[in-house]
Amino acid sequence: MARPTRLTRAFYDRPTLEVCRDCLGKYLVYISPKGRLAARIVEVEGYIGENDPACHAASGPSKRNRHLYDKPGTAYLYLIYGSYYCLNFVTEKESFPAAVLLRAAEPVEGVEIMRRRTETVLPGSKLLSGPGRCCRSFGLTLEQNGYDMALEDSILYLEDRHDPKPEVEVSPRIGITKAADRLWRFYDRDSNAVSGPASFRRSGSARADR
DNA sequence: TATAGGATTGCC
DNA sequence: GCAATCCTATAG
Repeated sequence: MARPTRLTRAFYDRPTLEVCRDCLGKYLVYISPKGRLAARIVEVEGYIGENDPACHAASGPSKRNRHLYDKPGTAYLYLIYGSYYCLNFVTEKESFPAAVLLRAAEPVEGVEIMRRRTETVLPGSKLLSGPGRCCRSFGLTLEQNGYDMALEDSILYLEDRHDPKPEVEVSPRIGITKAADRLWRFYDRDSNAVSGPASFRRSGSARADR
């Protein structure tokens, strides 16, 4: 079996929707102060450029979104609703503001560390179900904002463990009001760690397809 | 300086 | 179903 390989800058330096699809089934690894954490990514969304009304760069550069304009492979984090952080992987060429939002993953290594960071009682499989939970369980904050994930010795990076490609489903992005028609959310059909109510998922939905 | 609102979560 | 919570962007 081939050993895991770190994803290099070339992985992020591509059209964002391609990166989105390819992120599914890859692993987020963080050599944290409390120990090594790893998780299999099962849900992401794309936010692409100043013409995407839902992208933080829709009104041009600002203090908050500045790292969206950094080189591909940069981590972009921000605070949402005064309570939670969200992690993005910056994509495409430098100065073009686009990123992949991490929405859900399956805990693989360091599950007890993740659990200790979480106040509410959650099933282990749901510790990373939601963008806020991903950052909380991993202990990621604005401290990691602007971090370069594509260096040889990065302590926060994506890894390919050469798993089989997951079955990918597509849907509108969650929680936004603008550009809600774009199908820029991607998730692993077979994972029970995908965020949101079951009605967001095609399979397992009690409602008939519209 | 004032204010509206958000790529969420968890409790009611 | 909705409040919590606080930073950011925008308006005055």
